[in-house]
Amino acid sequence: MYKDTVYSAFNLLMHYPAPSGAGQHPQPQPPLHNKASQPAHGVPQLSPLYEHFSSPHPTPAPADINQKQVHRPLQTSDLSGFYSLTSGSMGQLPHTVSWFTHPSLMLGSGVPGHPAAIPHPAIVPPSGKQELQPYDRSLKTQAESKAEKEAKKPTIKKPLNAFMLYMKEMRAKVIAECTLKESAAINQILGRRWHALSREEQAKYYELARKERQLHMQLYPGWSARDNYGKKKRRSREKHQESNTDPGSPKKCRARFGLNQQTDWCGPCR
DNA sequence: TCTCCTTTGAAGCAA
DNA sequence: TTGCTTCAAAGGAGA
Repeated sequence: MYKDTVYSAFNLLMHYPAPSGAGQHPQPQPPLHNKASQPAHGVPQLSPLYEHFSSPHPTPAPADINQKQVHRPLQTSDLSGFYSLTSGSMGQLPHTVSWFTHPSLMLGSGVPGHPAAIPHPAIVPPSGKQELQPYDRSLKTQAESKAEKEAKKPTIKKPLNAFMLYMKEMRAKVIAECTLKESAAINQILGRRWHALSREEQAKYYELARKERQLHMQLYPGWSARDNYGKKKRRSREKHQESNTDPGSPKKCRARFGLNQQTDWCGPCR
């Protein structure tokens, strides 16, 4: 049942029509600084990715899929070939990108009604780690148990946006180049590199992100971003107010000074 | 062990 | 409709 849903989602993505101007789905949102350079029709060019997806060769016939289902549990390797994007299909991307390297696109457990419980990295325990240890129910009240059960419910993560996909892709490269390990510093570099990308290059990631949202919607139809609201510990409001008076990042700074995204790094943040 | 940092984008929410 | 907030990833740093 779940696998059927997954396969349907995959098939949907494999055959999902390229954006066509009057699309029924939201188009990838190019960054503000790119809006001026949007083509008249407002839709990014069909990326090579689409050609890859629409290629008949990597697309398995549904019968094949079902056959695999019968004989053994689905494995990543069954499908990764179909979604592995070579540097050729991703233009300038330096190395192979597999959709299945991204958790939200991996098959997994935690889907109601799925008996086989194929691990799905998009679904994680609230702690972010696998919790296998049972707890002593006899010591808990019913209310506590219920609350605990609720708290232990696996969390379905948000689908990654274009920039997050880009970060996942490029992080290792930046780490190697800059011998940095601190994510905050790496992300700053990645943010600047993101702005330096051409519109076409960014469009690939917007397209990937759009597909990811589509797949996420197929896999978790009832899911909403509000489900995860408040699950992370929030920063204190004072912290936020403090950061508002001290723009420490281009985004905050741009927001504060009302700058266009194209302005990139403003004076105070440089 | 937990939270912050840091980025952009999507989505939620209050006014 | 607008503007603010939260959460996605990542891993080191500090409390």
